[in-house]
Amino acid sequence: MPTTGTQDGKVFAALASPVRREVLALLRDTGPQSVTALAAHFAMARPSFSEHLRVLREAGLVSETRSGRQRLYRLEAAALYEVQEWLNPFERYWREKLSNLRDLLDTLEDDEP
Amino acid sequence: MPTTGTQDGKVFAALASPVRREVLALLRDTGPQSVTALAAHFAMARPSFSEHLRVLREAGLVSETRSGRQRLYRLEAAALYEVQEWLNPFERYWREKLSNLRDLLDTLEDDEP
DNA sequence: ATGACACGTAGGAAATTTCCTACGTATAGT
DNA sequence: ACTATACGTAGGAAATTTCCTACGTGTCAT
Repeated sequence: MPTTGTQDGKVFAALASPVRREVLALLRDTGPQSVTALAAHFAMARPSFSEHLRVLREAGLVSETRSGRQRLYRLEAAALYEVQEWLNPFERYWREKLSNLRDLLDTLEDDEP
Repeated sequence: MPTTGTQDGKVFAALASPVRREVLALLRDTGPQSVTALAAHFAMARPSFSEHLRVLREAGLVSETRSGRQRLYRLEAAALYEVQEWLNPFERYWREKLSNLRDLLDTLEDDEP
């Protein structure tokens, strides 16, 4: 059952860039934004920034709606579900690891002053 | 509080490649494996595959232990916790989206034959 | 010691990504 | 109509990634 977006791993590729991850966080925290408003957070020529938006768009992570002469970008969080789904089967393994660590810390607390 | 691994976004960059995501899934499902055993799943020269392992290693996603003339690679799932942490603040947004979709489907079920 | 096996490293070609400076298009305001 | 604003596209340089073919190192088996 396809979640909605592009079935391949474009989402993972899109998340590889710190800039693009930050854009998603901005859209999450402040709602839909124009390109100029978003670009203001990054030291980068605007066309370069537009390219990042294109990658996010093609991954289904954002959508654009035109409003007058500006385009509002909106977070499409559903596309992130692909990542969560991929991550899920790993959860029990890092949980083991973390609880092992906690046990170790508890042991140290008890044995050493 | 650093989780353990490399603080920057190397984990995200490592996950950008389908090959590397598959390696992690293999290690998760079948336990620690030698390089040759892992490489058998991919149509790629072995040195190329070694490079992928290096990226995973430097991201803290796998560890290697030498055993005789082979090296066993092991999943270090704790490094994936960085991804889960990044993902968490987005969860409520895709949940909204998915439940909106469910509401819509329910509505259609009720109204249309 | 000698040969086979399991790997990594070196060096490089080809593709991709990331960034830039023009330049083009569409809308808004005068 | 004319200008300014908001963006994208074109084309290209530089860096990075991805893959290759040698080749080197350490380990095991004889």
